[in-house]
Amino acid sequence: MQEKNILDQLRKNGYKITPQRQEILRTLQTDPRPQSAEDIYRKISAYYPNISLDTVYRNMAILQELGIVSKLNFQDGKNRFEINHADGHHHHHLVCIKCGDAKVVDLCPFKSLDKTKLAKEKKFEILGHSFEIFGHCAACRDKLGKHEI
Amino acid sequence: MQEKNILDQLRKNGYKITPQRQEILRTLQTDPRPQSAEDIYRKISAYYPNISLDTVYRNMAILQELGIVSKLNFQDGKNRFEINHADGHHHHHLVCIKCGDAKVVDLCPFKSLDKTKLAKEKKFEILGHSFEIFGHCAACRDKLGKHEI
DNA sequence: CTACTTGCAAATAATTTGCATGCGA
DNA sequence: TCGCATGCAAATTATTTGCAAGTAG
Repeated sequence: MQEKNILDQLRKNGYKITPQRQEILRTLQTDPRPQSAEDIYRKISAYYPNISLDTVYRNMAILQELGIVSKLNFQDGKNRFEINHADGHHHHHLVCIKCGDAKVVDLCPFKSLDKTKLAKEKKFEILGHSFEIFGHCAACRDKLGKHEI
Repeated sequence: MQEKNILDQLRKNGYKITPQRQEILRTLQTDPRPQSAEDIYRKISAYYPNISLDTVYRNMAILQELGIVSKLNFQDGKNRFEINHADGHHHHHLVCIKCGDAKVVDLCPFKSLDKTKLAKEKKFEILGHSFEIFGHCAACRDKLGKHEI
């Protein structure tokens, strides 16, 4: 998903290219890690004051609708967003349930599934999927061993 | 995960067998579909007045901690719970993003992954995973075709 | 008895929405 | 100009927590 394509896609769908929207996209492109609405809002606020958290939320909804970003759920009460690749290639994450850190796993177990067969069998139009692996990262595992229960 | 084992497991961990707790377990066992805390609360309230939503939440946390239930996220803002099988066998879901209905898919793409290798490579202790397939169920697909945008 | 539990009410936290104004195309 | 966008503030929703009273073991 390149800069240019995204803007065109927005225009094509009747959305305008506002500075806020551009900053949000830039933030998503600059940092490939999954970011919460709050994260995005805070980063942009640091240098660009004319943005509100509401705007971030509203834009994430639009971007997700257009398939420009993916919404991820790390089970900690807040959603995170990540920009999609233009070629459809995507990865998943190893999410630490202690510190929230997410490591990329460059594979997708969904790929090996026979989607067509499944869709037909279950009479279901498959549009997307979520897959996260939960556990402890090395740092938190060490900490747990030393201090906790 | 059978009735008896669950109660023993609770006792073993210092938890008491309260009527509320038993009703929650009964509700989870009676209806195998993923249910929200509110769903569980409402069902029990219908015939057993001495239960509060707080109690349901508190118990779901405990049951999840003990591995008796799984917490599922259907991207609609509320978590759902499902009782686990004793043999560790589990399934995933085709979740309709229109009506929220969840169809069981009796397979797990996570099984084919080399967890040991992945854990070693990423220095990560794998504890669990989430996997949901999103899309439209037959009913909603029809409705969409007829009435929507 | 006594520690775990519960119900109630109040507090959080994330996300959403109404509305008047602002601005991109 | 005109309709999409934004900021602000208020509202909503799911979930959590403090506390005093209740109860299982």
